[in-house]
Amino acid sequence: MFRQRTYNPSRDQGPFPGAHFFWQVLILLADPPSSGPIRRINAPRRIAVAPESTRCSTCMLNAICLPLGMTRQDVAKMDELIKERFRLPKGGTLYRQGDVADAIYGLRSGSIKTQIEDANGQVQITGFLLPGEVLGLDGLMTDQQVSHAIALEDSEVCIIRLDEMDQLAPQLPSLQRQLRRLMSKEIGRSHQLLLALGSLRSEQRLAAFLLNLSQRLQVLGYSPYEFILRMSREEIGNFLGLTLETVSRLFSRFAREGLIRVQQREVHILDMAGLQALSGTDCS
Amino acid sequence: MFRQRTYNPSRDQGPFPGAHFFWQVLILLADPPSSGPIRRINAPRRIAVAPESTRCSTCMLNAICLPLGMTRQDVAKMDELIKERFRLPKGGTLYRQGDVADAIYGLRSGSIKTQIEDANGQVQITGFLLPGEVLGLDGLMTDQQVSHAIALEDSEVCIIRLDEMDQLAPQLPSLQRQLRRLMSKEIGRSHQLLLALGSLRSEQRLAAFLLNLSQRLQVLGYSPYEFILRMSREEIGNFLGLTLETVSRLFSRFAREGLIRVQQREVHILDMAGLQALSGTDCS
DNA sequence: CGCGCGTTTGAGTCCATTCAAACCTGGTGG
DNA sequence: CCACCAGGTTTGAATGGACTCAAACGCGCG
Repeated sequence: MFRQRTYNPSRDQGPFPGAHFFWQVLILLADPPSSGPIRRINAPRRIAVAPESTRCSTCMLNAICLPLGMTRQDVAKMDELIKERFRLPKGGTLYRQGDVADAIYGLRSGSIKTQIEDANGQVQITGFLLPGEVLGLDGLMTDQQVSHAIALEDSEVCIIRLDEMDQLAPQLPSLQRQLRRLMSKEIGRSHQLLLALGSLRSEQRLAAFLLNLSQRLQVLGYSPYEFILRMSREEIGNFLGLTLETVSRLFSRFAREGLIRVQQREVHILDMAGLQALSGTDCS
Repeated sequence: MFRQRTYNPSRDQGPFPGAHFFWQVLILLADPPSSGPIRRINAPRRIAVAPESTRCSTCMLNAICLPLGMTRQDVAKMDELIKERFRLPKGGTLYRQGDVADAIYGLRSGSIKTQIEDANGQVQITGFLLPGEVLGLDGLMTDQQVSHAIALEDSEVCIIRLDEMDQLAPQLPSLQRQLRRLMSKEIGRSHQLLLALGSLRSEQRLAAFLLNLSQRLQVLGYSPYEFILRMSREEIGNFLGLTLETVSRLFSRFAREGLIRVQQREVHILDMAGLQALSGTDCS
C-alpha cells in the first residue's frame, strides 16, 4: 500500500481522530473541527519558573531565537511577553494535531520533532528542531495545531501566547517582522526539503541531512564535526522519505568510504567536503 | 547523478547566479546576497489600472483571497493598499529568486507556478497557484525572493507593497492576522506535500494532485469534474517528484481503469471516489 | 509540408524496498 | 553478577517500482 512501511510512532493516547485533511483542503476553511471538543494543551503540566531565568534579554539564545535582530529595548519588552516555560520529558508531546493553537514556542534546550499525520495514520516528520528555533507557526492558520510536537530528549520551551503577542504588537513592530521572517523561513525550509525529497537520491538526502544538522549545531556553538543524533534511524528515514534499512546502509557506506565515523547515534564527520560534494551543495 | 532527470525550464536570462543556499542555510542569516546587485522587480512593466477595477471590495475573489474573514470596513481599508495590478503574459516571470521582496501578490486571474533552484540548477516546483491565492510569502524572511514565480498562462496579479502594509498594520489588525494565516497555510501545504513526496507511491501522488486541483477549482466556482491542466507533464512530474514518463503512464492507466478521461491537457474525472480511495485520502 | 515540442508507449536497468535473520546495547530481574 | 529481554541497528538476498533510454506519435505553427 505504501511506498515505505508505515511509520507507527508510539502513541500515548491512542489514534488521533482529527487528522482529516489532505493537502490544500485547508484552503477551504470550510470543515469545522471534526475532532470533537478542542483540547486544552497541557495546561496542568505548565510551570511558571523564576522570572529572571525566562528573560529573553539574558537568554543565551537571544541572538538566534525570536529576538534576533531586535534592539535592546525591544528585547526588554519581549521579557514581558514570555512568562512561562515548560519542561518536556523525553518522548513527551508539547502539542498534538488538533489542539488549540494559542501560543508559539521557542525551544530553549533539548530537541523536538514535528510530524503530521494523515487520515490513514501515515506519518511524516516535518522537522527536527534545535534550541533557538520556534515551533507552532504552522498552527496559526486554523487556530488549531496541524502537527504533533514530540520531544526527542528532555527539553524546555518558552511559551509565547498569541493573544498577549497581539496586544503587544502595536508597540513592538519588530516582533511582527521577526515572526513574519520566521514563518517565511519555515516555508523556505519546507521547500528545500521538498526539493530534496523530490529530486535527490538517497545518498544525497542523507548527506544533506547530516550537513544541515552539522551546520545548525555549529551556529549553536557545538562542534560541527561530531555530534550525537537525537533521533532513530527510523525517524531519519521517515523524514527523508527512506526506510530505516536504507538509512542504516548509507551510514555504513559513508563510514566505509571514510566520509564519516559512526557508532550507534554518535557521528563524526571526517570529510566535510566529500559530504558536500555528495549532497550536491557544492556547485559547478 | 540525480534520481530524476534534471528539469531544465526555459530560462529567459541564462542561469541564475543567486541560488546558493541549501536547506536551512537560511538559518544562518550570515551569507550576504552573493548574487550581485539586487534587481528591482519588473518595475517598468507595471501598470496602474483604473482604480475601481482593483478594489478588493468589489473583487469577486474577496471571499477567498487576502480579505477573507475581514469586516466590510476592513476590506474598504484594503482598497487603499492595493493600488497596482500587473499583467503577466504566459511564460512571464513575476519575480525571480534573488529579487528584492518588497511586496506580496494576490493572483487575480490565470495561474502561476513557483519553483526554487539550487546551486546545481536543479529545480523543484513548489506550487501551482490559482486565482485568489497569494504569492511571495516565502520571500518575507530575507527581503529577497527565494523562489521564481512564472505564469503558466496569461495572468494578472494585485500588488501589495510591504512598506505600505506595515504602515497600515496598526489600523488593520485583521490583515496581520490573515497574513499570518496565509503563511501558516503555506507551511501546512508544504508539509502535506512533503508527506506525499516522502511516503506516497506514484499513483497516490498523482491521484492526490488531481483531487487537490479539482477541489481548488470547485472553490473558485469551476466544475470539479472537468478542467484543463495549465502545466505540462514534466512540470507535474517535477512537482510530484516523478518523471514525465511516469506521469504520462499514470494518466494512461487511470484512463484505462475508468477513473478519468484525458486527452492532452483536458481532464475529466469520472470516478472521484475511486481517485480518493487510490490517493489514500479516504480513510478507515 | 516540415519542423519543434510535448506526449505516449515500450524494453531494460537500477536503486530502494521488502522480508528475514543476526547483532548490539541498555535495562530489568533473578 | 549474570541471564534475559526488548528495541534499535546492521547486514544479506530477492523483489519490484520508477527511472533511463529510445522510438513513435500527435499537435500547433511558420
